[in-house]
Amino acid sequence: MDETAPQKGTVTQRAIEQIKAMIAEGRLEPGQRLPTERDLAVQLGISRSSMREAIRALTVLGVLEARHGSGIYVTQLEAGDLLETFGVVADLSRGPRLVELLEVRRVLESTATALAAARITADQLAEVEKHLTAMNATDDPEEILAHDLAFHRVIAGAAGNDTMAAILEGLSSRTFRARVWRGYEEEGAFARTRREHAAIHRALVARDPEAARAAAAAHVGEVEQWLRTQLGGQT
Amino acid sequence: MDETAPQKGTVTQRAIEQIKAMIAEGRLEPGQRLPTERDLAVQLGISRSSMREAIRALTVLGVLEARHGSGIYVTQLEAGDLLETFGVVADLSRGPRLVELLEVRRVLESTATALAAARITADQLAEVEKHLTAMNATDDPEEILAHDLAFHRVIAGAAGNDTMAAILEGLSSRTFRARVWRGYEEEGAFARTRREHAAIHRALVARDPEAARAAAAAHVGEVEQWLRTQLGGQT
DNA sequence: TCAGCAAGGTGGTCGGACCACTACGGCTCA
DNA sequence: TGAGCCGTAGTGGTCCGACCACCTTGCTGA
Repeated sequence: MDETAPQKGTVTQRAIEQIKAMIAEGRLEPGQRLPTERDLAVQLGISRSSMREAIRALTVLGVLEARHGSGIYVTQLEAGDLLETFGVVADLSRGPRLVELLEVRRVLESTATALAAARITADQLAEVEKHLTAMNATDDPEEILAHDLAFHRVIAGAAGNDTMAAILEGLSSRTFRARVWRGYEEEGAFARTRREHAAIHRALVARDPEAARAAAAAHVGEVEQWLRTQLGGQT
Repeated sequence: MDETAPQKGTVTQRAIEQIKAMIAEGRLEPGQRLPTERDLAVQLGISRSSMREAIRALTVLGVLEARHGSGIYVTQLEAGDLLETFGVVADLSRGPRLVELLEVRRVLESTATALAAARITADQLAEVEKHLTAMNATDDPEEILAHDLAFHRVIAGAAGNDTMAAILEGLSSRTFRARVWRGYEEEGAFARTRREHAAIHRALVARDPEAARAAAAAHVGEVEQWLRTQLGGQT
């Protein structure tokens, strides 16, 4: 009947688009289980191998989730699911693009911090303080980094924009931060970092969005500028 | 020798990580050609099927590129390559997350427009004008949308941050814009949109970053607010 | 000299087989 | 009667081998 498929692109690519379309059109709900690989392959008229490649593709994109022995399910399609791949960008970027990524982070982080200043709850604020004190109480770089990440994660979460938080999560992925900070902190930037974190915290307590925005921008900007000089050596 | 692999996770997942690591460590340069699927499978000690799934995964992530009959190549690993998946997020998002995405776009677009005001060249400015006039010269929604997209694309490109431009590209993907704007423009928002675009253009000509920032933020904010009311019906 | 052709190599697809794991039901035993 | 064990059917995960579609290369022949 409708077998006039013009056969554009590869079979697998077509299967990817079809499943994606099914989800976009609402024919597949978040959390819903899909037919088996074998059935899906028959339905779309392709081999199981090709269907598996399509499923793999949608799996790495965070759209599908395959559970061994159970079945294939649509994820909740939340920001975290779909933006997990963002970390790959950060991990594979080098040189000038690291600066660009930090610039993006500066813009988003400052906005998120400003939003958080207006919206953060007492509980969230307490958690921010917990990580702040824990960060200042140790000299282990690993531990500092972990609390540093958590510090910003809580703030991003308090901003109330899950999508923004998920992007920031990717821009702060462990390997990314570790690569950049390795050199930065070696220059004795610990003290400066602590001051900056304290300033961010003060602005949150004061519920002052503009101060929070400025503090966060300065915080990321410091690293950004340092990295800029590391790369170019220009003025 | 080192065959003590603890066999964590699936075979395919391991292969993905290994190839990714090879690129991150610089053992594979951008543009370089990889061994054949068959050879790679042998090297990593897995079947060709599993290797193909791994390659497919890295292909959708924009890390690898398979050319039929020629071979598998590492992409240039530029922002555009790696952030292409960002469009998927926009296409599969609904309801509240659409607002979140527009909020992110508002923040980035306003920043990019401000940067562009300071850096845009005469040629780029001419192109902006071209799309602006073309946009105002037609009533075909399709054509308007196309020039609208191009308008912002040129500006984002002039900002000098390819990463930011690539993210904005994803946040403005054709299907995304089409979905949101379908309703928005039906309410006779064409005139308003034209005024806003004109304001952005004026700020660029005046090379006034703050005005450009404000104009861009207002432009996206309009759509954002409209969408907010469409969803919640709240005040 | 160069256009055209032929062969080899490469990714793309297919089908089938088997393995590893999960979920579910019936069975056993207290 | 109830809980726990266990087997089995079904699912995704892996492997193999074959063939197809396409590109590249180099040779052929005018």
